[in-house]
Amino acid sequence: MTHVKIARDAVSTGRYGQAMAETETGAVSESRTKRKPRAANAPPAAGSGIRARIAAKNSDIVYRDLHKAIVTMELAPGAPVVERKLTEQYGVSRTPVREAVLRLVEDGLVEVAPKSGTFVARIPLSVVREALVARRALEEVTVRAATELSSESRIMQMRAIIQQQQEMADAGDEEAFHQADDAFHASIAAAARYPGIWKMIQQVRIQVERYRRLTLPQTGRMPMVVKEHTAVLDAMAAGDADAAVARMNEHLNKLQLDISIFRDLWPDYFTIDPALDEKLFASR
Amino acid sequence: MTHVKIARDAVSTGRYGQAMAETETGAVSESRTKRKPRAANAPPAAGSGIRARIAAKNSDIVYRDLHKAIVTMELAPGAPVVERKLTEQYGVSRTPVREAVLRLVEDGLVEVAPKSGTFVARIPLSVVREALVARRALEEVTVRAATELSSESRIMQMRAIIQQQQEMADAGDEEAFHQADDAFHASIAAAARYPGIWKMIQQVRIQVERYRRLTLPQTGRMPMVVKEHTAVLDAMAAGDADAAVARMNEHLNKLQLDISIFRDLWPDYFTIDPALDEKLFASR
DNA sequence: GAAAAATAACTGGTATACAAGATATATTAG
DNA sequence: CTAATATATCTTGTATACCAGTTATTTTTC
Repeated sequence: MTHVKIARDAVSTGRYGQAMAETETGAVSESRTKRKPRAANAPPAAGSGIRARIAAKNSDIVYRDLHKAIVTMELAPGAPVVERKLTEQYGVSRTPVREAVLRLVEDGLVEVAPKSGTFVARIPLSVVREALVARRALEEVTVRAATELSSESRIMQMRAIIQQQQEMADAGDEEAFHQADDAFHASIAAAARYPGIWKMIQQVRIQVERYRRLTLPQTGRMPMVVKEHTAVLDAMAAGDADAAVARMNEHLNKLQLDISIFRDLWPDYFTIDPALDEKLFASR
Repeated sequence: MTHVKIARDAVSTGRYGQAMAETETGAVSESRTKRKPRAANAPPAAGSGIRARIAAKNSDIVYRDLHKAIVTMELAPGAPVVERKLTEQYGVSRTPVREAVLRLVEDGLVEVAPKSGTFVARIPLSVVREALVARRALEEVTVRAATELSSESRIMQMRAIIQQQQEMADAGDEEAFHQADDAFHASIAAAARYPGIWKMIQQVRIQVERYRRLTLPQTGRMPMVVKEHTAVLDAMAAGDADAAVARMNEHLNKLQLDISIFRDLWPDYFTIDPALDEKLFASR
């Protein structure tokens, strides 16, 4: 977690204009011009699907930063997340900090105990198990659609990604390797034209990511990953959707859930599977 | 949307105790007892996976209410969602209202135009299309696992649900019918012991739900649904996972995306597919 | 009259103050 | 010394006020 204060104008925390007090305290409203209130806002036009991402809100910055810190295990599971401290670190007020924390709650990355404290969520092994299943299911339909839709240029682009990944593996750059891995799967999703499903895959990956960070460094299987990716791509290039799906499944199945990690390594980072409560399946 | 003000104690909006002003204004801090600050909070114990849902926060109430209103099309796509108005309707301040709105943004149900306005999100047909694919993929793995794990009692329970659904169909109670439909799929997820995947399925359903609400009333296919559910359950009871998956797919494929709705019926409720931007597949 | 500039009144984003519950520490009782 | 009680001080939840844009309307200009 970087201690970078969010840059703002110098007088951001200064006193606001107190000179203009006593304006519109109700009694003076008589002398106001009687302009009609503007009509109801016209909603954005039907075609304007493009959301202007001009200004990154402060809460976005805090969110992204915290998100990264948690996923990279820089903030360990169980670590306290105190709003006031973040307020100081980022130089913003509690409001944007709180928004960021609430989004992380939605992501399942932090848990709040009302009036008590907020903590980085531990990793429920059951969630990891389900996430692996869900990801396999989603990547399956994605790679199938991608095989049918991918152009020659797309295939070439993916070959380049794999090549880069090979180079990163040779260089032993774990972080860059993982980034290229991400790019490969993203490229498949792009070929399939499934931006929404890709978003879901990413969301699911996050649940596994922290588990992976703890387990993968032990087993240097980077070269294997490159081979598996190549197998997937070859099947795609050959237009064999079934084979591509099979190769992808083989690839994803390498990430197996090893329960022993719970009792052997970092028991404090995980939670055992909670009792399967029927209430979990209730509707909203 | 119900205009129910959130019940609180009578003096909720009254002035808070002003009598105790001038306490700890900094100068008096000298006379305070010099107790050491308490140590860092101990995070909840590893086994305490049970989150106490004792107090439903005000923001939760607003969120649930708005969520329902949007999904049921009571609040039409494009309708303005003004924080200040909600403040009055629910009798709470902007803070919890804002939290609720932000959660809805996360769900993709509302969109905010900074400093301009917040609106119920239109339904991108591309999202509906993807949601159908994703749901099929997730329900597939779920029904497969459920077939292998379901007990006799579970099967009986599901038969009861189908029976109830039949009765609701006969009575023509659309709402109750849909609720039973939900219960059927939830029961499958419970049998599969996939609470997380079930959550994902629900999330994906929401994206289709508004579309469904507009199209289903025209086609009275309630009896068909009951038949399809029965076919799925029969396969499950026979322990034939492949057949169960096939029946489920046939069932879900009935919900087809009809583009004509866009140009014919409520063009203002939908948005055409946005240009597939490669940026959509970027990592965080 | 039509086009351009000014402006009032809306919007969401942020900062801050207070309320209310939870918890570790200090105090007291035995 | 141990156990029960008290309390200071932490925490998040909520209310409110101000900041900073956006937009419909009015006013001005030609």
